[in-house]
Amino acid sequence: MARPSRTGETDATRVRRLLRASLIEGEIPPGSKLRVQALATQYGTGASPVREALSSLAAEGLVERLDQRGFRAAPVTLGAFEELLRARCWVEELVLRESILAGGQQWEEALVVARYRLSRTPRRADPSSLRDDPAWDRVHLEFHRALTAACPSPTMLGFCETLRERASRYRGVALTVAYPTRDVAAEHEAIAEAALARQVPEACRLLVEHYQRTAGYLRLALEGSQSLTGC
Amino acid sequence: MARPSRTGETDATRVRRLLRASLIEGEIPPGSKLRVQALATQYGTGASPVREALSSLAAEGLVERLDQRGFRAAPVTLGAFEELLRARCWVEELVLRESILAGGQQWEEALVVARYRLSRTPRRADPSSLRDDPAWDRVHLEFHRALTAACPSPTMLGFCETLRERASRYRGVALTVAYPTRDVAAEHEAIAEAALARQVPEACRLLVEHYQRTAGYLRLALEGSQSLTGC
DNA sequence: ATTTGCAATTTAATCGATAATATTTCATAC
DNA sequence: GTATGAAATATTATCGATTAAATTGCAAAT
Repeated sequence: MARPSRTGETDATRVRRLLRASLIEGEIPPGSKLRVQALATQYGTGASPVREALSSLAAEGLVERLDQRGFRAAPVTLGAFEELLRARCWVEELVLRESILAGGQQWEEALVVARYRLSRTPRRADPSSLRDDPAWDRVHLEFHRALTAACPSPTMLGFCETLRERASRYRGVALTVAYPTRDVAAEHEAIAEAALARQVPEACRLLVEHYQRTAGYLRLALEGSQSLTGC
Repeated sequence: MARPSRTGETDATRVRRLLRASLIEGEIPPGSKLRVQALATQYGTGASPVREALSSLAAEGLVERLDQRGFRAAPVTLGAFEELLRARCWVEELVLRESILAGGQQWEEALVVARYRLSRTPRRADPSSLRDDPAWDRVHLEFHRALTAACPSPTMLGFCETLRERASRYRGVALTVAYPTRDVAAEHEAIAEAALARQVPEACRLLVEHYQRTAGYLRLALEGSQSLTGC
């Protein structure tokens, strides 16, 4: 039965999209088992679309497939996190460089807008919450995308996006500690400033430091919480 | 019916593996339609495993999914080729650098072996053939892997592998012209020499030139053959 | 000759059922 | 109390059939 959602989107594609978001956002914790029947019921469809979605997410690395034993959300480990961070710094540095070199007026203006929006959005709606406001998450993501958007290689930008998604799965795990005081807004400002001034080495240095600082806190939280095995 | 291949490999996984090889090798030409029923018959299984395999290859970029219109082998275009080449040069340069910096004795020795094997394998068994000998393809692949193997980032190495696979899909399209005389063996020798001598800039320069030279011929062939649309 | 409309055919997407496998439960022995 | 193993249960992987959509073929009209 090709039961169309009227939008042309198939069940498999829809489930893939929703599952993907749940995994990236951390709503589905790393390492947890993904039972086909349960997901089918949850998303109001059958086993086939769910299996297609899971297969596709497995190819992407968000899900692990164990032949004959089903699927589970890809587990996270401290080692994988360190490795991911290193790869991210290398790639983001490269992509930022090429973006600055290739960026024209359109890129500059989009970056200015993204920076402005980020500066105007409070990080936490409720200051007592440990979790960032979804609206801030969005503009923050858009800011980082705007920085590298002019890199003339969709392949590299796609790889960046993949790494970003993988990294975001670690955030939920690390919610156990309050982050030390740190002026993230000023870091973003400085990066944007250097990028707009076309100061390649300075911008790259600041960006990498920005990532490593964030990662440093995350690392502490991960080590403390011991919630990394996902088992 | 969980009909196991006794090896623990599921039908979906097996079909994925075989399809993947066919796509990379160029046996299935880019752009061609992939009909689920036909593939199911060909691989002696049902629609579900085939759809899972296709979904997973779509996530990887080897297959394109058009909702409600099935799957097709990802098409190739001259523009995508140029872009791929650029991304490849950037990433391979980075990975080679880190490999040289991190490589120990084991890496050196494996590289020496790979270089030796490549030097002893004739590129074409039958000199009249335009196609490279599969045995040469293998040792050539292993040589390039050995160069970068010591890079301490599985993520980056995996990305290299993905780009390599995408690139190899272009070779089959470009079989219409004979390559001009060129001493590929000497190029490989020089790269290995520089890498073993830990001359990072020199090795990277030679590797990138190696890719761009190969790509140059491929580009000519692609422009000439006009077989790029895949339609 | 090209375009338009409609029926026939093909193909895609999904469901429900089923067989094989993995996992859990629980009684029994040590 | 823990270990063992067999039955009970749950889950995975797959098939065959079914429905909806896309494509094709073909005739009539412009």
